[in-house]
Formats: sequence, C-alpha cells, structure tokens
Amino acid sequence: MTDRRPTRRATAAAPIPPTTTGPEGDGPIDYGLLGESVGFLLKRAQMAVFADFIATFATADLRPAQFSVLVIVGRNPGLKQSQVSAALSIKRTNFVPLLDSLEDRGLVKRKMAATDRRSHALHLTAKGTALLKELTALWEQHERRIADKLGADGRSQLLALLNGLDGFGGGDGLDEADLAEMPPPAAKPRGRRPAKTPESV
Amino acid sequence: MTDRRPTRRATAAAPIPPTTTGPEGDGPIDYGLLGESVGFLLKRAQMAVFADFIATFATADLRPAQFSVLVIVGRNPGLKQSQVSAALSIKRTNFVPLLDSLEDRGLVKRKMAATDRRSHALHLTAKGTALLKELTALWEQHERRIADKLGADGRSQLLALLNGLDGFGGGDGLDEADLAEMPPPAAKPRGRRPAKTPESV
DNA sequence: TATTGTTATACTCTATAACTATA
DNA sequence: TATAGTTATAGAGTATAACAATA
Repeated sequence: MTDRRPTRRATAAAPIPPTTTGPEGDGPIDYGLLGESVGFLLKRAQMAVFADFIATFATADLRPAQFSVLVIVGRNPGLKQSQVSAALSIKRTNFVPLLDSLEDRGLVKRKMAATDRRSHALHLTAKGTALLKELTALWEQHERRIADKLGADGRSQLLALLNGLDGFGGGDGLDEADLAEMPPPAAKPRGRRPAKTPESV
Repeated sequence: MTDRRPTRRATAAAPIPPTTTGPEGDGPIDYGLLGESVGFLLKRAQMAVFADFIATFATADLRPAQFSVLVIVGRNPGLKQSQVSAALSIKRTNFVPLLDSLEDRGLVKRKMAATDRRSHALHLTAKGTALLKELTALWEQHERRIADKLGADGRSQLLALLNGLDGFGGGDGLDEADLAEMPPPAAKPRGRRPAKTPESV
C-alpha cells in the first residue's frame, strides 16, 4: 500500500492527521487509519483501564464484572437475576456462575421472590455491603489515576462521550425481549440494530 | 435454601439517591457509580462499536484484528511478524494463526528476510492491497455512523481522549522487551506499569 | 405457551510454557 | 545465550440449545 487518503470527510470535520508516517523503511510504525479508528482506540483504552482496575482490585480478588454486580445489587436490592444480568448486558446463562462466585463468598444472597416462585431476588449480605464500601474507596483511587492522566475535565468529557455511544451498534445483547426496563446509565435515546450485539460487563 | 422476603417487587421502581455524582435522571435501575466508571463505559462503548464494525465488515468476512493487521502491513511493508504483533499488542504466539488466516486467503505474504533467516518480512499481496482499498470505504462508513451519533466534533474529541489514555495501566502487553520502536498512534509520553497488561487488537 | 433459572457445550480471545532454527 | 517463529494448551469471556419448575 502507499497513500490512501479519503478526500471527502463524512459529516464534516475530522481532518486526518499526518498519521505519523515513517519513511517506510525503519523508524516508528505508521498506524495509518487505526490512529483515528474509534473502535481500535476504544479497545486499547479499555484494556489499559481494565488492567489498572484489576491491579487495584487485586487485593479484594474481584473482577470488573463482579464489582458491577455488587454495585447494581447494592443500589437496587430485590432485583431479579434476569434484571441484573440484563442491566449489565450479561446473558442470564453466563450470569449464573458469576453470581455463584459472589454468593459462595457470602457477598450476595439469592432470596425467594414471594410473587413469582421462579425468580430469585438478589440482595447484598452484611458482608457484601461492608465490602462494597471498601471497594468504593479502591474505585475512587482507580478513577483518580485516570483523571491524573486525562485531567478532571478530560475524564468528564470522556464519560459524556462514552455515554453518548450508548445504544450504538444495536441494543445491548439482551437475551430475548427484556428490552423493557433497561435505560442507559445516563439516559439517551436508542437506535437501530445493525448487528448481533454481544455482552458487556 | 433461602428464607422469605415478601417485600421487593420486580420492576424496581425505587431509585436510590446517587452518591458521588448524578447525571442521574431517572429510570428503573440505578447504575450508581457505574455511570461514571470509565472502564465500565469504555467496555460498553467498545462492544457497541465493534458490533457495528463486525456488521459492516461482514461482507468481507473480516474481524477487527485482521483489518488492523492489513492496515499496519499495508503502511509498513517489510516489518517482521514480531514488530506487527507488538504494534497491535498481540502476543506473537497468538499472532501466528491470525496471520495464517490472512496468508491462507492470499492477502498477506511471509517473505524471507535476507538479513535474518529467523524472521519473516510481511507484505500485502496485490489482492491484499486491492481489498484494503475497498475495506477503507467500509471503514469510512463505519466511522461516519459513529460521527452521526457523537457529532464530528464529539468523535474527534473522543479520539484525542482515547489517545490520551495510551500507556495507562502499564505498557501494551508486549512480550519480552520489544518496547523499543512502538510509539502510540498519536504520540504521548509513557507512564508506569501497575499491572500485567493484556493484549489489544 | 412463555418465562426464570439452570446445565451443558462450543467457540473466541488471551495467556504461558516449551520447542526449532537461527543468531 | 538470546531471539523469531511456532506448537500445544489452558483459561477467561461469550454464544446457543435444551431442560425443569413455574407462570
């Protein structure tokens, strides 16, 4: 390949920077359009941030997905498994062992729902509530490191932009038809569904 | 195996007051601090964007990682496998079958490096070059949809912020010590390394 | 018949160890 | 000894199908 450079830019702006091109023999690597690929950079950023998260939460031996469950259940006690899994875009089938790990550690409890004997209402245990409070401190350290890297304003902008991408790419990997009650974290209208849509965390 | 709890209902309609912040609007489920967790939102956004990417590239039957390899090799012909895999934060061991898939399709060629008979110099074939040009059009469609969602300015801001996170969380999952020549797509200083650091795409 | 939780299973992605052939 | 590519394998993460109990 040589020089590909789209002349017309979609929906205005976004001038393609010099792409840091190197003399094509040695020197730095030219990332070409990857340098302005949202997906590519999102993946890298997500990996980097998760690495810091995992390192931060290593003392608690907790993965991001487990933390997410604790947060949702902590703030919405009594939700059914299917509601929590849908909220996190985790298939209910994959949610079972995830929840098991938390219940085995005595952090979450499955309780019989009085109205529907098929479902399990989820609650934090006292231990889970206590741990979640400590975890929140770890979470703040983690987010602070991000703010140190991006600046407080940069982090806020990033959060807003990421929320703006909610619903992009088609739904949230819900199982069958639980779309009903699952609004985005910050509220945004929904879009189309060009793809199959996988899970999230 | 559980006791009773007659209270809670499904359709949790009780939004607990927010803690740290509150772009809090309203809605059945309260996401609490997940709504301002960079990692959580990055993961969701990455999943959504990849879903659109995969749908867009379905006609070409190409995964994001495969596309990335084509772009890097296309703009940096002659690089060794280890250089390309390092540039993409893919372990050289996992890079082998990935490259195989591209070579089997006649898009990339492993060539003997004259100076070092251990290494393979990578080049696009004529077919690979032609395909990459078509793929670039697909890529533009994909990115345009993102710009439609975020606004052209929003997308540009996002790209800048994501580049600003480069190097966060500790390096880029390089194998041993190939750190040498692998600058970030848009240039930024490097940081510490609090964690192990996984692959990217 | 539809839904909730579950099991079993498979496929992708990522990670580690060890081998070979060169250097 | 060290490096480049490779193989084998293990572990997460994510996907679908099917079942029992309940609605």
